[in-house]
Amino acid sequence: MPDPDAAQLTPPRWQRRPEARPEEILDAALQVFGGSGFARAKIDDVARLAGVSKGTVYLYFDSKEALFREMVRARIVAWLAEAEVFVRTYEGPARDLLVELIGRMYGKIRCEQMMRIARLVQGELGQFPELARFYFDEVILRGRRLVEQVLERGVASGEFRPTPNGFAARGLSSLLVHTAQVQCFFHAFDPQALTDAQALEGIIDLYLRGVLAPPADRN
Amino acid sequence: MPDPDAAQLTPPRWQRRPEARPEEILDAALQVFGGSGFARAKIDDVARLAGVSKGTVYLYFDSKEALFREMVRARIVAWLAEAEVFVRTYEGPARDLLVELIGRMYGKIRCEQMMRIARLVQGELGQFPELARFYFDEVILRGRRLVEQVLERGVASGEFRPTPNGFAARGLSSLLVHTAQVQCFFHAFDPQALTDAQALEGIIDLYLRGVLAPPADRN
DNA sequence: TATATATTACTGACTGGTCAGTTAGTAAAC
DNA sequence: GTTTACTAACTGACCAGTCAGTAATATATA
Repeated sequence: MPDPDAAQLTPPRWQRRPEARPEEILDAALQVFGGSGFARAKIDDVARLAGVSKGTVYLYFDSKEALFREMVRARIVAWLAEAEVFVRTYEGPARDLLVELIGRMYGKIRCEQMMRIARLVQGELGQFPELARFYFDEVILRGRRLVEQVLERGVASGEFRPTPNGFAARGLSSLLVHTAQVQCFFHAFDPQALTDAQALEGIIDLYLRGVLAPPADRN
Repeated sequence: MPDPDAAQLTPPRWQRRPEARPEEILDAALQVFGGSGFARAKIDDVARLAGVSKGTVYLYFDSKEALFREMVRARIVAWLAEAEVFVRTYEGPARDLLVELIGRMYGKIRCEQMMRIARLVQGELGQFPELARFYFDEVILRGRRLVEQVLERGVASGEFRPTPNGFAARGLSSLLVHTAQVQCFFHAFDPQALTDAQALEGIIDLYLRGVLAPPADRN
């Protein structure tokens, strides 16, 4: 015979929190997908990490694939907007803006979370063509445009030289993303591993030399 | 009642070719793993593509994981040796050597096969730590050393400048690999897509500017 | 040369475990 | 008392890995 007083003292076995669930599930999904890749990840694990049962996940997301898509969408789109505002409102020499932007971008993508998403998307590109399109439009192209704006300002002011085929913007993304990946995933193996600060210094040094106008051309 | 003449004419349903099987299975494995990723790939598909039954795959490889490892090993290691010989035997200015090496490296990694392996390894890094170590030692580090040799020759001859923390070698790998990845996986989406020749030109232009010694310092 | 015997490369049906997605029922909240 | 967020047990499909059997080849024998 259950004790009514005891029942009063013990908290309910679970609570109804329909507003908070989706976010919590997305967080858990990032962890689990990021750790195991899409195919290996189990919805059960996502559910447990989010503190709900598997059925609940399916209350808020239609399928494993939908959950994956939403997760990438939700986690990536936000932070690019920040950088765009920063570039739009910056006043000062293009060179300083570029250095500052490189530092910020590296800091953002270098973190474990962002690297996990990048790896994940890379790995699943073949299976989800629409995700590939989304990633290209919302991440790669948007990032490239951001850099292009800065470079154009520098070219206009005579600080930077124009590069053939406008390759410079693509080049910076490559330097940043791939360097961050190596730093993130292989740092432990590397006998001559660099610190992140050193890597960043290297990127800035190499890239500035690559795009700065030769001294003779400067105003 | 079977006709003995007919039996003579029809080829056997299968042949015993124990020497050729492993290679054929590895080829098929590259196709299938490369297309679907490790977890999604089915041994049955590998077998069918190799023209054998699933049981045969397990005659030659212990497990799905072993097959995956062997496949990466067999397909990657070979081609780095080539480039090493090229650098060792080249005579002439370091600048020309660098340009030539960049062209060759880009050509190698740009092909579909190599990109698939790279993507695959990237995606499975988390699950196979020993594969990560192997990939770092045999691909990343070896590639970096190769570039380092060229850069050192150029610095010694006064053609190149030294870069902080020796970052330049890492930078080239990043430029090459990530540019190739974008070209390979997102080319179709890109409204301003570059040809591979243009991309290569961009890499060479940007990188040379980055590492060439300033005119005043040259001998 | 023809035939019997031994060897082994290979097949394909089967098993056991895993997991995405479902649903009937429970309990929290209003 | 009613609504609905949530649970947990269930189902069906899928697939890595196994193994008993088969057919191709090599070798021995007549």
